[in-house]
Amino acid sequence: MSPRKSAAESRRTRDRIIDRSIAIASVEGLDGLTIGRLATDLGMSKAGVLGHFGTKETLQLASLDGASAIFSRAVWEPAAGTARGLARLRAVCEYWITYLEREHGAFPGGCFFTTAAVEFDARVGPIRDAVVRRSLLWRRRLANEIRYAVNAGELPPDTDPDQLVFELIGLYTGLNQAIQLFADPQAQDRTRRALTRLLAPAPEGAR
Amino acid sequence: MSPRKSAAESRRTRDRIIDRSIAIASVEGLDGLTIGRLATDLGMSKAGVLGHFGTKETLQLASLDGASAIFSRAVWEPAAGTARGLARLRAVCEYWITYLEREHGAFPGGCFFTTAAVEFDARVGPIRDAVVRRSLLWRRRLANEIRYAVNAGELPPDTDPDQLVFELIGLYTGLNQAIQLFADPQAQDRTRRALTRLLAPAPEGAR
DNA sequence: TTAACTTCCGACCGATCGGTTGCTATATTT
DNA sequence: AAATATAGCAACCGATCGGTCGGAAGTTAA
Repeated sequence: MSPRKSAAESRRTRDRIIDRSIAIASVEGLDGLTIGRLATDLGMSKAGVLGHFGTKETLQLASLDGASAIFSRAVWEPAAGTARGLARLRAVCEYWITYLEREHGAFPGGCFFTTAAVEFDARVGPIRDAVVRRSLLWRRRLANEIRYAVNAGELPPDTDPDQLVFELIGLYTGLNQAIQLFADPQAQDRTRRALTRLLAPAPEGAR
Repeated sequence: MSPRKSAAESRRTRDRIIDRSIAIASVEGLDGLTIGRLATDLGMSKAGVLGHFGTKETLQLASLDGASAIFSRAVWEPAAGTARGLARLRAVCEYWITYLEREHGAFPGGCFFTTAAVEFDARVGPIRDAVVRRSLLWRRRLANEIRYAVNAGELPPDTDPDQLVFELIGLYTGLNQAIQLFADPQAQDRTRRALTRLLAPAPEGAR
């Protein structure tokens, strides 16, 4: 009807597109996301949507970026104020649970990255690469925090950071499944129970 | 070209379709599976493929059934000969690792059910229902075996079977990701390390 | 006040989607 | 041998896919 086009307006439109794109993709997958559906949802034309990105793939990558920011804001940043080491690790894990919750969670269709990772884990291309990069970044952040906690004597000195990261990732993937597939109300508690074992403090007298 | 049509021949064709369908869906997802691609791969016409099932959804459900049989044959049946309880549980877990392996695993694109579960965990409909049913069945089987092991005194008496199932599912989802997304050669060992803790026998003197 | 640029739309493109129809060739039943 | 049933094909259906194009409306820079 009436094209609006100040620079600020344009950026707001772009953000609206990405927000909606993330919401759709968290349910239908990044591939199930279609330009037509997006345009209808936003009351725009397909050309208007695509004009901001040029290509569906670019839009998908931008959505990944956007989802990344949401994850960071929901899980990492709130814990940044907590003291480094085990305390921050525990805070991160608690925010991570909230982030995955069905009602108050960040995404309507469950963790965006779990969906994207499974969707693209057997394909090749830039999207898979981007997913891998993001995942590795997160794993590295976790491992760093764990290493710090070990060095501070808060976790047992024989802790293998990568092993712990491996088990944490699995735990939270399982939590996501329990919430999304079974709507299991106990899932959060089960996760916390597993965490108390995984993040058990080192016995007194270490270091 | 030349229609073949004995009853046995027809069933073999149906099986061929399902086999290929499973292979495709394990990579592209059950939704990414298309009749046209399937027909091309099999050297058939779309109508010839669809004639066996009537509907894409029916084909998807049949593929789920087929994948279920493969899983059972790869993970459950080989362990059926082992003594019930902890021994069988450990056997199942070992076969489960093999089943997920990149080279010798059952599916080219990683665990069919992990893919399907994540793909449909935020949707409604018969496919989601079928996935949920299969998953619950597997969880129940595992829980039963755990319960048996607890009653036999092989696992600590305070073991919560559902909690252990929860952690096992997470562990193997993580293993699938580590294999598919990162091709991590240590993933199997990490899984076994986690298992030795999760399936640690009860201390002597229990029961 | 222009001139250049940008946002967005409507219309359109070839390709592909799931699915239908009419038919032929073969198997099976009678 | 005749009648019936079925597997599979070619051709086609409307819908939708990602994407292109030219122009209209509006902003920004000169």
